[in-house]
Amino acid sequence: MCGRYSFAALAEEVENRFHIKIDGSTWKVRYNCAPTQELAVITNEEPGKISYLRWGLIPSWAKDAAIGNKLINARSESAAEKPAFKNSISSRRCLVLSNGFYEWKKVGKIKIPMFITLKEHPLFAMAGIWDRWSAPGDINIETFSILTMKPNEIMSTIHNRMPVILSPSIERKWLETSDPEMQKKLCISPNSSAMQMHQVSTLVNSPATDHPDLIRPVGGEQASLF
DNA sequence: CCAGACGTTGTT
DNA sequence: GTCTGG
DNA sequence: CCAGACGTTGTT
DNA sequence: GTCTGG
Repeated sequence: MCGRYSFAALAEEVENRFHIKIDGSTWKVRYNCAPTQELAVITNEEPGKISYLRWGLIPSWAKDAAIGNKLINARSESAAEKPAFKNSISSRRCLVLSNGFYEWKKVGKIKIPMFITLKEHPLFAMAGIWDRWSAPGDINIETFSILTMKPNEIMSTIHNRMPVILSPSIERKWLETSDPEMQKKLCISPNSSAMQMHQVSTLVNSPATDHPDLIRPVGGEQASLF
């Protein structure tokens, strides 16, 4: 699964990497992107810029926004058939921008946060879908969900799902294709050999923290010295 | 027909 | 235990 | 994902 | 909105 990630980069790097224009005055580096927050994505509707959408998809027909708390992920294998996701995947897709994501590895009763990155790509995009919900009072809320898939070998050592990470060459296609078969073909896992992970501090557990230290490697043994 | 759900993950 | 909020 | 709350009435 | 269950 993917329930927390980082998007730490310079605005200029993001502009060059994703071929977009950024208003630098609003740029924020983020190390602890969490559900319900407004986070940076590129939508099919406005692919030339960053849009800030709330993480946790609220379907357009929802009566209660609370459903969004549960819909932070969508299974890539079945999203096209699910009432909550089918409209979104067919007409509203997005790129969820990241430099790495967190997964908690269970060891007995304790959970150890790990940070996963791509060796060759300091920045990448996860496959996302989004929707627009009219809140009472004529306010539109735009929300998104991150697609998941079966883990590759390295990810299976800590979890039984992983986010869909798009290779740079198919990012544009993900935004453009409404064909379900094509979409499934785009959801390919990067090779284990292209990924790396390391243990990080449990400071990341609290969504209120946001600091470069969150993605810094820590040693399991070292931590216990203090 | 109407009512009610609509989801994922992980754990058992 | 389960839901909400970040 | 994890952390933190989980309730009501009436009064300030 | 659309599907499932009764």
